[in-house]
Amino acid sequence: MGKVRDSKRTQKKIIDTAMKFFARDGFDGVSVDLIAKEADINKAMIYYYFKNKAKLYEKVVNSLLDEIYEQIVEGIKKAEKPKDELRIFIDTFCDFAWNNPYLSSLMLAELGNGAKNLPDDMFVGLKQIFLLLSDILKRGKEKGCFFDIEPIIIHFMITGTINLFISTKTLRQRVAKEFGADVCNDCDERELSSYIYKKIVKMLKV
Amino acid sequence: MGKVRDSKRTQKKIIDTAMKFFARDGFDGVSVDLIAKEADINKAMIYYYFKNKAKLYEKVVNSLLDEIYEQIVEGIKKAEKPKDELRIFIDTFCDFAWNNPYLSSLMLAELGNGAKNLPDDMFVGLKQIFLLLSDILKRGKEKGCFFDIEPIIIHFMITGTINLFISTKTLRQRVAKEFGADVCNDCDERELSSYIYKKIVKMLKV
DNA sequence: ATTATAATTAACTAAATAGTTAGTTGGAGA
DNA sequence: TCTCCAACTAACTATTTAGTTAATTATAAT
Repeated sequence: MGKVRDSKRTQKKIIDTAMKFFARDGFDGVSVDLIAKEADINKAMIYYYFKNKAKLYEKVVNSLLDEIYEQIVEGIKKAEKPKDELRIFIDTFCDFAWNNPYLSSLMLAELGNGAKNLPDDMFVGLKQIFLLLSDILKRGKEKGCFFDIEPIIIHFMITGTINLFISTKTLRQRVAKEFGADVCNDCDERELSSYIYKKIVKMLKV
Repeated sequence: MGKVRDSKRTQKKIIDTAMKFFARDGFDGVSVDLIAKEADINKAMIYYYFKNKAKLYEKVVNSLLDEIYEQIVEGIKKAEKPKDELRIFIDTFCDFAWNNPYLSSLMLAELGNGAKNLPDDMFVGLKQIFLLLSDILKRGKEKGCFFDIEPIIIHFMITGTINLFISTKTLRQRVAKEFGADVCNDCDERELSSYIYKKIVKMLKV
């Protein structure tokens, strides 16, 4: 029976369930009752651990943003040239988003509405990832391997493309099925990130 | 006084108001009561003209997608080479999104959640725009001016970047203010579309 | 002027919602 | 074994929600 008390496990169950439903239905599209029911915990536990729905959402998004940020930082350490850093940035972002598909939905949702009700440290999370890429591009420019750079646009080109590709998976399957259009349904994450890297590098050449 | 009866005007008021709030708060984030109040009409009129909330949302998104599709098709007629068509596609999309900022939010929201509850003709609207670009790229490939093309990825690169740039306007202002980062806040729509066009063409060269 | 009907309204319902509260239980340490 | 507190529960509240209904107007055509 699940009568064992384990606050860490309870909190994890809440966060994992919330992540799943917030990604699919958005902040307003999910009820706290549903999260509690699906996580198989008492609703009051959500208020006990997270104070309110907004704070739970914040926690969910932050834990994703922190994790991906850490992974990219860790990966970049091994790189020598700016091009390698860029490659790792794209690969890591793609890999993480691929294996945590909720991230893409949540990022698009947040950016899409202009992050209207974004709490401060979520803002920081998004900004950190941007500054990471921004620095890579700047170093590349100084070393003469990247040219004519608008960091924020390049950032949207990379992360936006990956997020859209991942979050439209079922949509793309439907387009392929009903219209026979080629929408890269057999692409795996490696092919996606390779293609984007190749194209971005070409785009940044002299 | 506004006691004059005018069904067209009433419907327009409803659609315009709904567009504004759906874009800002998402489908689930807006109540029908609020739309009615802000549009200054009786709530029952919404059900009278649009049947239910979902159908109103559908109408709102469709009217935007149809309009931009028509504008692009119209523009492309004047083009001769695939490169001109691409230029017009990007310019028109950018121009329309710039002047109808609700489009970007709504597209990101729809694509972000995998268009889970997308009605059929909204699906058609999104698909049509993609096929338009897809055809341009295909023609360019046949004529030997575009190479190594994955249409759906290029599509996300163009439209995703534009949508994100536009819908993050206030967010970017905040980043600039608080961190002095360069996030293209003084870019106008012309500069944005020129930069994207220039970069995409370079990316598609041999 | 009468009629028919399209446009509009106020008041309503039933269900769902975020958040609260007062009380209960399991288990670690004394 | 007792105590105490963190972990947990059931039942509740007040509000908001999508959608309905029956009655009322304005207006265009006869």
